[in-house]
Amino acid sequence: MIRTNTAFLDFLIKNSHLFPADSIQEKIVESGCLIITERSNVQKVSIIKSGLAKCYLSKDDGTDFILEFFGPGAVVGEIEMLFDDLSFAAVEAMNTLTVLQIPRDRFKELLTQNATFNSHVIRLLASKVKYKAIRFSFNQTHTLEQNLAKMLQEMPELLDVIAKKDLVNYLGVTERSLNRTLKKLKDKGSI
Amino acid sequence: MIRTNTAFLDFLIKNSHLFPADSIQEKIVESGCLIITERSNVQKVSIIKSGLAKCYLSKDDGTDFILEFFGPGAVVGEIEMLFDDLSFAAVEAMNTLTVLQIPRDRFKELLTQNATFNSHVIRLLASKVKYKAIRFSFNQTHTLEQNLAKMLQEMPELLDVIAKKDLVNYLGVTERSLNRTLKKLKDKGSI
DNA sequence: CGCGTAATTGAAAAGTATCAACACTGGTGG
DNA sequence: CCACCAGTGTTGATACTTTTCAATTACGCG
Repeated sequence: MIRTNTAFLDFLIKNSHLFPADSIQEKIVESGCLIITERSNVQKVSIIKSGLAKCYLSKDDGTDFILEFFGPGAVVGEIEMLFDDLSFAAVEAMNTLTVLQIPRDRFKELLTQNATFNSHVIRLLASKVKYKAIRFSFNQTHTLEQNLAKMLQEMPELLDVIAKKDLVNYLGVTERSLNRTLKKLKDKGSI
Repeated sequence: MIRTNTAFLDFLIKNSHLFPADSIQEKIVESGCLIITERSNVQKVSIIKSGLAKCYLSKDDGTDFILEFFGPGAVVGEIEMLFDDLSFAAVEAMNTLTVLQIPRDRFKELLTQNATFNSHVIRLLASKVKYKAIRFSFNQTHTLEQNLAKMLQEMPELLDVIAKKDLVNYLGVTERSLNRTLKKLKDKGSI
């Protein structure tokens, strides 16, 4: 459930010659800070080198719906950049992050000039489509209990890594429901 | 809610020189036939020229979850092809379809050799990501009544175009709930 | 120890699923 | 022409799940 992409990260690190003179920058982002804000211009594509971030859409009522959790190698801002459009989601550091940032123009340049880079970006987009399709399908067609059980099975340390509030926004339920279901799973002994 | 992409369709039609000797084929697909079946090898990328199709994931219990409705210009099979992986969803004609089909090898060739083609594919993937994110976020965080009201507002002829069974699988609810909510909307006069 | 804040729980209301009963439709055969 | 039937679509009743919101408990800290 935490999206990573070490292949792309490795590629960037091993091909530093593609980024002369500050065309890639390493940056520290403190927990709680936004890498991308909603409905803003995105000037840089960011790749998470270490740490954990959440990507979310704000709802009218002030609460958020978390689309994905991003770990090492995850790329953010590329969609907005490809459309020359305002961002449609926000990305926020959940702990201290190190990110690599590529300015919009250099990113576009590389996309047309470097075949490997291009192919990485295409596969990364395709993987986002596929992952989203599978995840949302499962989410919508299973009960909270089934969803939680699956997540805990794949990632037993889930509750230590991700705050309940975030989990709730990721699953699209209320905190009350999460608590009740967690208790039920405990009673059943599956947790 | 019906995904289209006339820009890409136009591009293909206007650039027929890119497809010599049967490297693109027009095909008629009868209603109910599958363009892509689940967990199969995808050998061709298909672009819908006319008609309507649904893309879905089958659940364990035999029911489906519809990810998208595809109209003219929609591209299917490109994700599987990019990964050299089995298909993760099925695509089925909802009425008689005409599709353009590009064999896997030619598609990959064009991706590396034709910059415009490449850029179309990238933007098409990016748009799938963005669309899915926004749709699922809304779906999960609103009631059926809100979802239906929004869909009917955007597309008043909805119920004539899409069968209730499909609508139900798209929204991830039961037919009973759809009926009740439709009636409620009628009583309210919003439909 | 007491206070403020955050996290958890209980109870009632709202939303949705399940399943069976009922209605509608278009044949088919008497 | 009508009674019957099968298939399909709709509704009612009930159970279950989730939300809402207030009450309670737990926790950190002066």
